[in-house]
Amino acid sequence: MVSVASISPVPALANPAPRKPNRPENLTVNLASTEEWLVSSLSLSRAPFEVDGLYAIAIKTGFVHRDRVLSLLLLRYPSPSSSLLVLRSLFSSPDSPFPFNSLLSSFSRSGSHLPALLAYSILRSLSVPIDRSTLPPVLRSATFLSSIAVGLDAHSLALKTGFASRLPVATALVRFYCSLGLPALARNIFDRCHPRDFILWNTTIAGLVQCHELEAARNLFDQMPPTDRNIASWNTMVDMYCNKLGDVVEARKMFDEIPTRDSVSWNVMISGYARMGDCSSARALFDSMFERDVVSWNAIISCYVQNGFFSGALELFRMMLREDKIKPDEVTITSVLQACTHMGALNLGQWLHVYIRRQRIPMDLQVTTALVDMYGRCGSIEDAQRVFAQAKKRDSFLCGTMVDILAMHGMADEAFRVFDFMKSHGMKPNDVTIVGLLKACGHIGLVDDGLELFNTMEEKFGLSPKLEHYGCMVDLLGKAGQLNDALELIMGMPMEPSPVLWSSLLSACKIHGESVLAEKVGYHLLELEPSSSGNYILLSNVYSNARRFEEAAMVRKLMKEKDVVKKPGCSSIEVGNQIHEFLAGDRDHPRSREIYEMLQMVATRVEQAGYNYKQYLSSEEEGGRQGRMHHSEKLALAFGLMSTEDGSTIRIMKNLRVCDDCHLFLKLASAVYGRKVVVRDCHRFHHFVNGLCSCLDYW
DNA sequence: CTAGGGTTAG
Repeated sequence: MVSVASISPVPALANPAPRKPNRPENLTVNLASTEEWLVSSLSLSRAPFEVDGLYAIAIKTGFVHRDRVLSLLLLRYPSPSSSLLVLRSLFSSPDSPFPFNSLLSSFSRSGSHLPALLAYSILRSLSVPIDRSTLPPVLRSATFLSSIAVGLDAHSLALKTGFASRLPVATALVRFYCSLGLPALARNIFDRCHPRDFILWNTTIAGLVQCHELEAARNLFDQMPPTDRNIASWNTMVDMYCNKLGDVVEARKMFDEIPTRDSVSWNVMISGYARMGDCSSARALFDSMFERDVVSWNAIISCYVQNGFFSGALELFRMMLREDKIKPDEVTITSVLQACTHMGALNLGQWLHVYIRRQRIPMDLQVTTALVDMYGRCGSIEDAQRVFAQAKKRDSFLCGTMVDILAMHGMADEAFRVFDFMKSHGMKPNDVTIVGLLKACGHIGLVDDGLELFNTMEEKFGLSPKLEHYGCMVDLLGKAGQLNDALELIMGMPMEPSPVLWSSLLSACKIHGESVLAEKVGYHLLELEPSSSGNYILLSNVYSNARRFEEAAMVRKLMKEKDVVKKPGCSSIEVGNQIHEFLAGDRDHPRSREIYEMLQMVATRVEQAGYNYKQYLSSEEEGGRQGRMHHSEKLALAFGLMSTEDGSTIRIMKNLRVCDDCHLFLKLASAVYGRKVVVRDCHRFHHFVNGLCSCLDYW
């Protein structure tokens, strides 16, 4: 069956925001590098006179207001009183009394948490009298930075001064202790505080939920005087049932009980359904909303994405643009980009990239990561690298994504370069980073590097190997022909080996013609996963490779007996704004006749170039030449050749691994037609150029 | 005080 998933027409970019006047590029660069220079100089210098000089520069350039610069200045100054001078300099009128409190609260409010805490510590060590409005912002920043020391100091000061019973202070303390996972202490503060306002009630309830004290939270909600109970209290409860208990039925009951619902209530409930995978209930609720805000749209779009309904998500996005009431924001874009990633919709992804720039949607880390991932997984590694190189900020998440997609493209050197970048910038590699690197090793056969990394990840990075890492290693060793090492690794694992590991070993056996080991592994696997078609196919292919045709037929028979249906190969290609899908041998595409004619022509030309369908006896099709000739990627290729511009790159996405036959076919076709063909299979990318593949036939 | 978003083995 062919479905032509419509993901467009993409609306024209109607109202591009006016372009900012072009700022001279080098000015930006210079200023940015001045800030970097200040930061690194401040980190290095110790002598007071040097700090004085840097301080003067920071004031002149205005960078004294930047968090990192300010924090370092406060840290570098040797005495509290000299740091006080730095703080004073932030205010334009030196004659007026120094407004500590507004300073602190403006730090805290603007997210400059570290400077806020440093300023507070300086004031404390100077014994400057502190009034009650100082404490909430400080506690806020202490909460944000999980700074136990400052929080405790603020608490003890609050007790000494009697401010602890003031509502804003008590509320801030409750929040602080809950964020540390100490609900008992928070509860203690709550119990002693009289009278209470609804903010204290709500904060405490939400804090208890956060600490998984769900019953206590519910009890408190029930005890809350009905006059204090506001919409936030209700929403917290609905959210608790949705997200902490996964009980949408109870959540819905409460939702229906809410006297007057606001948009948050609706959005909480929608995302509750989303989390449970109940897209239709989420959609029903969404459709019945009176007024949707951007969060409602984001909730429903991400619901579709997270539950695998990618074209539905794009459909909703189009609807959102068409209604033109709510402007998509960076959250919307992140979700929509993910949908593109999964569908391989590069054109739409590119359109979104332009949209981001024209609409000045903030390119935060999440958007950047989603964009890099989209380009990488849609086959345009160059664009992914460009976005990564131009990113203003990079965290280990973004770097991990970059490592992973470079690995998928078989670019191990570049992946390790990103890894070096991470280490040199103080980022801790996590599980995913290591998985990416091991994948990179596996894709080009770097056995020693992979082993080295795997064996030292624990001592070097404190990461104990997980199932995924073992999976990478089995694949790495197996593909390299070290089948016994791979087997030993599986046998010695501290955890239960998943079926995937065995099937990975089995496919390594297939590559290396190890039919004896394959037999053992294969039947073990069939016991573990009797309904997974891939294992039968794999084992049967190993047999026919070894010319043990009877046994191969037996495996096929076994598969039939168990009613296991072969998972059909499926390839898709984006042409214009549509994704065209092809299953092996199917004729449902509207232009099917032309496609098959085209394929016939391609085959003739490719055969002249040396393709011979008999070359791979192992190929799983009983259908012989015809079966293989109609593999989905060949259909997609034929369609791509006839419906895209001469010389342009053809990008194909496939759900299964490319078979040997198609691999050869695509190599030759790339040469014959002078086209770059990029194929994403379920493991990695193949870039076919001029008769060669980027995987070097190692896959 | 309450709601929406980023990477993971074959």
